[in-house]
Amino acid sequence: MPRPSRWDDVVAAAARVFSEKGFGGASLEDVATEVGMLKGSLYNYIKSKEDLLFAVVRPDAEELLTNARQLKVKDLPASEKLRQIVLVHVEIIDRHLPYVSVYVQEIAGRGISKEWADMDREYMHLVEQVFVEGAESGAFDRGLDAKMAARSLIGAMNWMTRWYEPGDPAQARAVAAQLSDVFLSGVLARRTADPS
Amino acid sequence: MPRPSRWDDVVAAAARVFSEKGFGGASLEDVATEVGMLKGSLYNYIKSKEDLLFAVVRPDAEELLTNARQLKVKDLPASEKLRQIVLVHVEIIDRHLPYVSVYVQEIAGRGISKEWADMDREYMHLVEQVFVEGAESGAFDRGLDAKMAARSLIGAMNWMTRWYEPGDPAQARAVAAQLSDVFLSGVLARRTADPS
Amino acid sequence: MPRPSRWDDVVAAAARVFSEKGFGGASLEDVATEVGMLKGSLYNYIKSKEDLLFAVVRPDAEELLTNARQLKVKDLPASEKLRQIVLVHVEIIDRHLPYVSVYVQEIAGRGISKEWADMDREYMHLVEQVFVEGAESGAFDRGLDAKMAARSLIGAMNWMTRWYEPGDPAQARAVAAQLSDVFLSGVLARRTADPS
Amino acid sequence: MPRPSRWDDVVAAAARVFSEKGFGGASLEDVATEVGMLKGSLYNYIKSKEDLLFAVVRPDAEELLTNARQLKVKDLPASEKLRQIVLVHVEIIDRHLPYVSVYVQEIAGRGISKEWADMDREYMHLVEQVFVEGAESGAFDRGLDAKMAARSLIGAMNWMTRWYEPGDPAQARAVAAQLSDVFLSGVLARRTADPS
DNA sequence: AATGAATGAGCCTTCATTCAT
DNA sequence: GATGAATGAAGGCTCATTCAT
Repeated sequence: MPRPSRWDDVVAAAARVFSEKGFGGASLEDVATEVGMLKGSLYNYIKSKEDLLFAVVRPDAEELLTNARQLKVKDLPASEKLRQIVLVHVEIIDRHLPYVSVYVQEIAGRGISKEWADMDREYMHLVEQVFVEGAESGAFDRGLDAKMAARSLIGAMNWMTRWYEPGDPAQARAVAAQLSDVFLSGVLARRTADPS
Repeated sequence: MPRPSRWDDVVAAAARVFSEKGFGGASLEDVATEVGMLKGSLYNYIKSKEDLLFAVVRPDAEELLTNARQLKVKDLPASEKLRQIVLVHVEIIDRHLPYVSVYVQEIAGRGISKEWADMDREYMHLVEQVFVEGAESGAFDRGLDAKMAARSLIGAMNWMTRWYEPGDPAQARAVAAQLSDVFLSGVLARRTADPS
Repeated sequence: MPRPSRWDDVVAAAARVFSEKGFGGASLEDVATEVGMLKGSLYNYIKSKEDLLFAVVRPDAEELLTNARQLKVKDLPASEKLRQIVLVHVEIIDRHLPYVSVYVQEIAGRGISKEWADMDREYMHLVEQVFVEGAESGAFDRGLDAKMAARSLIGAMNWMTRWYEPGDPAQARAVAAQLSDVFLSGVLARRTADPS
Repeated sequence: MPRPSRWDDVVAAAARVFSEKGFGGASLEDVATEVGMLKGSLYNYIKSKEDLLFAVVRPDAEELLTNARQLKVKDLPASEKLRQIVLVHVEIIDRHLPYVSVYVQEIAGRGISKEWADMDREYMHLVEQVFVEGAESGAFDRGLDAKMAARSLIGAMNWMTRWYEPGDPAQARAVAAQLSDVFLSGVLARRTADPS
């Protein structure tokens, strides 16, 4: 991974352009124009267009995965782990929307390459494990299909790349809280007032 | 034997090819090969590549919308409306995965054109209204953010295009039921065992 | 191998352009201009630039080889076989100079691919065998290094692509005769008439 | 330790790279990598890629020419002059194969520039003169086409760049001797023992 | 002398689209 | 309706060359 002066500019420009036009729909000329250089000059930084895609997408993907791995070994109730995962996922979307959009649109759930399929799978599995833990501990519903729940949660979060307007960390936290609430408690009214 | 026009073949082939390679990544030659004709011949059926995209995507989009519209005026509890919407959405995915994949990947939540943005918005709104109704009737949680809930549900369902293996209507119904359960009741264990 | 209407034009143009500018130095635009179409249109005939190179070069290479193979099994004195090989080789150069130039410049003696290396080797071997036969039959010098002789003869003939001006079959036959004479008898004056 | 300029390294690297990939097929980056510097740095030594080509090729071309010029004015029988020319030519190929390969492939017999065409022509002419002298002195066959003979000899020698494996001076001398023998005496068995 | 970066031009190839047959 | 051929416009990538540091 080269570290020349304008490397970050290049990747940031690529994230913006790819997320707006799609990887296939964007030309390297678009990216170069966004950075302020000619398309040929990009090749001082990358070896291929695909390289650039991965460079855009890798750091956040790794952060997400690292966070989920660390959470796994912590001693927390499943519901709390779930809230944490959602919080970090949503915060990354808030801070790095274009990067994550590209990941979601171009890589997640596609069979791009073994490496990325493995990352995908591992993240899915870590989320799934949270549901499994919850079910086994009795905190979550016994009949829960953990894999389905994980897929649904990830889908709901990734779908944010289609509607979320980033830039407000407070709102990100609010969204994360609501999402967690829905997945934990559902939308039905609590029978809180049930007898005592 | 009347040789019917091969319009349906063309659209089906396009759905398969677009869902596999993406709209941008697929060439009309790919589509033509899949139907068994030459790319020039496609222009006996379509006026442009984009035409073909819309042709692939429109019927299911309209079915989804029609269903949601009809449901809106029915006299059913919100939870039941929600179950119905999920069921139809999932069944369409089961029956027409390639078509829906193309819609989700290329059109949903993108600003392709006013027409499609309107359809998107209307469907979203109809789903949102179910949550609003539920909250107003007291069946759903008062503090619920209906828009967020609708977006999450749609995201979770559309994400199925990345993992669902179609062809089994029974499994489709099961998935729909589980999804509805999670969104209605959450994953937390019910305090069913409360006395009496 | 496609056979559309202008296939031969395309290959002939490529032969001219490649032989003039070299394969690497020639652009497909050059070739297209020579045929009178746009460079993109060439791809209705070929799959890649290299394809075109092989198409240019294959027919004559095969003719040369076929001729040498047929000669091998004929019952002729070695000196006559040698004259025949030279004659055919020189005639092909006379009739198809640009094609042969491309072969000599870009393919002969280079390790382009196994297929071509094999053709090269076989032709060399067939020529070498003529010298071996001659030496074994006593017609040629016993101490002759057949491989060196074959290489030298082929080199001398192929070098014609750098100087020969084609279009005169009679001159081609004359050149072939002289070449054969030199290789058979050398340039030294015969001591034939020496008695007296 | 004085660090001498790396001019020679640069030229040697260029010779290797050009002879392997061809002048057109080789990039200056290839050359730079072979020397161990970056392509921009090459411009501390050369003014253009073509410059480098000429630098690679000139010394040996001049040596060949100088040798042929000196030989011309010596008082030697034509057959001896021919042996000398062949010997020097082959020895240079043995010692400097990559350089000569580049010359043969890219320059000899092409109309690169007047300067090089003149060198070509002069060398050819000097070789031709040897055959003329031989014919006039009666040592060589009267009917000999001196130009054809010279072209054939040069072709045979230059063709060595396609097959010769350098590094063994003794073998170089052997090859030179055989080549001279073939051109002088041909391959036909001598009727030396024919008396009676 | 060397480097890293940028330039600008060109090249192979792809592709949506058109059209005569 | 279908085909083969052509078009024109990009697009990804390479590369000789320049230049400030």
